[in-house]
Amino acid sequence: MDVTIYQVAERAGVSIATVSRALRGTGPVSAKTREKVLKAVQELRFTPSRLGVSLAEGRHAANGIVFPNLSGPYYTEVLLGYEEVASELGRSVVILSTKGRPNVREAIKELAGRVDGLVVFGSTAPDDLVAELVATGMPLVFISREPMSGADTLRSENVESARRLACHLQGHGYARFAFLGAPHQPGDDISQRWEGVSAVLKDAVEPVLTAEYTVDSGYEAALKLLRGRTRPQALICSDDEVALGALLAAEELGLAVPDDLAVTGWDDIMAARHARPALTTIRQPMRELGARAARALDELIGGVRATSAHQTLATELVIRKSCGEHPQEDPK
Amino acid sequence: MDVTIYQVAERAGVSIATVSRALRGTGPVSAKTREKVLKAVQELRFTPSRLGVSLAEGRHAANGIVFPNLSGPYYTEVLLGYEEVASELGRSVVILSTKGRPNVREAIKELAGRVDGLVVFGSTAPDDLVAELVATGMPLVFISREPMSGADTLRSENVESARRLACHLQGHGYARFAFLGAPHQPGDDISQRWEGVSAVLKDAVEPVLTAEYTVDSGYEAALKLLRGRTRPQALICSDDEVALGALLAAEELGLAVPDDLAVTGWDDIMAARHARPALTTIRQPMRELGARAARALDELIGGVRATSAHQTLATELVIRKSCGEHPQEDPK
DNA sequence: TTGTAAGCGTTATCAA
DNA sequence: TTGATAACGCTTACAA
Repeated sequence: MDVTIYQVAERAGVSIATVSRALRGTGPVSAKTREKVLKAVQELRFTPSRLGVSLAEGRHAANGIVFPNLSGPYYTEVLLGYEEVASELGRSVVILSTKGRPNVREAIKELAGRVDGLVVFGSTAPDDLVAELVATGMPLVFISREPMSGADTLRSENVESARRLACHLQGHGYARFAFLGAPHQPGDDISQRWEGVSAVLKDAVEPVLTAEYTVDSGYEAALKLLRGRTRPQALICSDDEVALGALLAAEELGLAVPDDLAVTGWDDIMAARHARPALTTIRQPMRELGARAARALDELIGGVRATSAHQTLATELVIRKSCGEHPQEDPK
Repeated sequence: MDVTIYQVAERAGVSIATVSRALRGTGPVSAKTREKVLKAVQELRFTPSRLGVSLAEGRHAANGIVFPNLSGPYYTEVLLGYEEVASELGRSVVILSTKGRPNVREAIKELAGRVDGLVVFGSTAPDDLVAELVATGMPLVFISREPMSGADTLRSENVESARRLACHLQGHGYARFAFLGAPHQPGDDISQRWEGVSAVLKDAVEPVLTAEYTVDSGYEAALKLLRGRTRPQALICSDDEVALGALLAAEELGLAVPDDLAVTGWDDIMAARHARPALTTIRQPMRELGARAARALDELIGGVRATSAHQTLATELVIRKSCGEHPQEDPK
């Protein structure tokens, strides 16, 4: 159906080898011959079949990325950075969302079969699958997973950021805290955030679980918590979406933020800036995470590096209104 | 490097044809033979090469999607719906973002070479490229582009929604309007929104251009506009991000929304709900758009349909606080 | 400078 | 029920 290299060769009156050479610039071709080939290519609107090229070259020229889901700004921002750099490097991006999928293992393996390397968010692949992938020699970059051998890992700093945030809140004079959106899985970002927060706040902070890390879950859990007997003075939320849910709950209960209750988030998604009060949060470089993942993967695929690398990116405490008054900011 | 069907065949003591049959269940295989084959497959950890399979089957089992950029919730929500359905249908998703890319044509063609069909956001592909793609017979679904033959199109309703919104604002008693984020391209969503709004509001509404449809652009343009001599009473923004920018500008100028100025958005992204005042907006079914695109594409690829289909999805006017007081809602 | 032919890893037809 | 073998569309030694 599609035009093949044979048809081009025939039309140009040369062999397919010559067509290939003329098109890729590999090997010598006389100006005259090149002319003929190019002409035939134009007339026939020939585009080499990706499948044929890949099979012969032994590479896909494509990267995969596996994330739990695409809803919420965090993963999409990372994806944005990833796609941008991957395409600069001449590689297509194949995506896979595991959320709500019955056969994650199969899906990840299937994906692995169509790409030269994979970026995987820590929470999406079970340990044994990870081991299996590593064993195949597939280039792998994990985001927000504990460093391991045989694959790169990459994440934003959490523990120290959490400490800074906790100290800042202590500076406001709060004494009773809750950490909304407590960790479910050891080793992930949330766990590290809790680790840092609880190291500073000790028994003054209580972990509170949410069903998921979403606005709705945050709302539900906050509602329940804030109706309770001993309301905390500050709510440290495990991410911005949970915090937005908490803000909604506070409003519904008639609690003024930050006067009656301080609230903080994590990530600095777009809505954090536009919420009222604007959310104090810890900004993590989401796009940069994606961009670096793409570059790391490229190195792995290219075989530039022998050993695996483990990067941690710096974050920034973004102080806005939701954590309390900052007199120095309002000189009036 | 990887295990091939030949090695499996050898180990099982059968031919590659038999291995293929045993694995795919096509053609008869004795129980005994199947046993042997499966055993060899297990031991060797054989997975059929995607490239080999695709080449032989003549299909990629993958879909592409082309969007202008991945920042901002609109495209990612559509992508979410698309990926979900595509993967249900057994197709991988290859993404391509055209933003900031020098060679869009090449990139789209390259993408077309790795997939069985393409979803394209209207604004990303120039007309002649579209014609070229259609000519190749590639299954194509356009989102928010004028209906055409040779491809499906799909979009959310705009004109009538815009009318409803304009009427609602008139009901508030406003008389001077601005449409912030005026259209740049004929035929796109923004153009249709402007069409509906201006049909109702006539000379009472003035179109105001923004550089892009982003928070920053909206902020810049709104700042300039609101500082002007004759400030409008209501700002109808072409999408939520522009509206969020306008909200920021109003705040900076000390204008109370909605008392001094009404503001509305479009799309109903997450931040619209959390902004204060919460944004009155028109919700469009972004995920559904993606989901339908995936299904339409699947029909096209499967050859189920002869003619091309053109769908328009219904929207919903979401009235919140930013457009003015609604006494009936606050019975107190 | 050009052509022949051997892969690359499958599927599927046709005999046996 | 099984096995040869011809596609599928390209790249790239190796010869000429």
